[in-house]
Amino acid sequence: MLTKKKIPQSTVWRLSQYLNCLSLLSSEKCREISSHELAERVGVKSTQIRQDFHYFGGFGQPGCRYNVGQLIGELEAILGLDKPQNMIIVGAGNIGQALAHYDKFEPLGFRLKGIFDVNPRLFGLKIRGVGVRDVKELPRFVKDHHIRIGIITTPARVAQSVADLLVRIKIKGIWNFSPMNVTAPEGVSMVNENLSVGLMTLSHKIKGG
Amino acid sequence: MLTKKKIPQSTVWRLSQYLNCLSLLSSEKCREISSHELAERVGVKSTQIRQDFHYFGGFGQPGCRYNVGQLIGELEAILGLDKPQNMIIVGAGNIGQALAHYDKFEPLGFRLKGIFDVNPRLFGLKIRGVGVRDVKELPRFVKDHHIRIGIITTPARVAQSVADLLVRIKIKGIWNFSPMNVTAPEGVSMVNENLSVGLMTLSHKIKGG
DNA sequence: TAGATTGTTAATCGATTAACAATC
DNA sequence: TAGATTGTTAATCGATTAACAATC
Repeated sequence: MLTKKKIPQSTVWRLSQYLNCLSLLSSEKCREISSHELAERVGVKSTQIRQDFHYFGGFGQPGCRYNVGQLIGELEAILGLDKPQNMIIVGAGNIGQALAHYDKFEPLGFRLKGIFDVNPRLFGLKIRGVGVRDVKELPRFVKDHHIRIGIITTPARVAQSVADLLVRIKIKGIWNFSPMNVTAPEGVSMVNENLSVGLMTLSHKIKGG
Repeated sequence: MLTKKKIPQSTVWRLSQYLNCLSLLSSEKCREISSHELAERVGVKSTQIRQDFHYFGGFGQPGCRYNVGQLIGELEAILGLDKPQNMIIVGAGNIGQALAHYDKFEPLGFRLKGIFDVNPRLFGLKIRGVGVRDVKELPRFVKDHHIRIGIITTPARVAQSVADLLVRIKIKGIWNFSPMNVTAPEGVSMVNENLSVGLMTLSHKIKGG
């Protein structure tokens, strides 16, 4: 485990693809897999997989295929899925509600604890057992419930100020869905997920290239 | 315009960021901008911007700053936003409905024409004036309404078969939100948007690195 | 003209792929 | 042992950054 070699962003992205694929294989009672087989399934080169694993010291032994269960464990640990993480959503509009409904985060260990908004008409609304609360309660709530991740689904014009608030109350990571790039200081992780970018990328591809 | 030099994916991604920023500037009556100012705002190096533009032959003249309006026009053309494109959504669940409600696609020229599902209880439901229809009507609808883009928001297990159907009926691009990587043959553009990947990436970042 | 700025080539940096020794 | 497979280094490829000539 010589994690100190600066992992490319693209490697982290692929690790989550590998994990997806391996989880499926595991549910089909597959116990072992070679880098070649996994590569085939995920659509990358086998040497890419071995190199990706190599950043973490490698997870197998020469001559033997990888153990699926062990691999899943290693990848989960790397991606921080080995222990549960509490999340909140700020902004109970369409995107916020859809993410609250989404049931693929929970099995990965991400637990939604609260949803916040400024619109009183939404207070009390429950989505999968999680209530919408007044954003004024947010700082207190984050402290009391050990919230590590904040998801921003507010309009663009307030996104940065929400992020600033989340930073102040010591949230660890921010996942921003507002159509405005948001920044956070060193020490707080940020992922900007501008939905329009995906569509524009698709549009450009269609044009031919 | 020597478009034939193989544009990096990352460049296309940044072009959409530039466009975002420029649209905002334009609405603030900003008429000209240098690569340095734009770089500052978007958070990249100015030389990166000039290189990105260089792939398309460059949009300015040495000594003069870029014209904001012209730049917007050029970027829109590159990203295929210069003429409207019709879209449908397949899968009227949470994500599908949220995307149907989302109002940032329309100003970019993307027009949602229909939503499809297999659940009869959803038929007739209207979102922003667009109705949910039986997926059986899909092939006919796509032909009649010149649909170019299909958004998949179905459960994972049917995602590939929906994609195959969309390919058969000659859709040009597919934007897949199901948590399963979907493939399409040469000639049909694909963007896979696995939501869990963003969260896992964030989780990994939080762990420290 | 002098200062600012772009376009464009070259240098650097980083990520992917190839090759192969080590191991089972 | 022979065949398969990983770990790991080196080679290749591609993208970013630096440098500077050309231009206004």
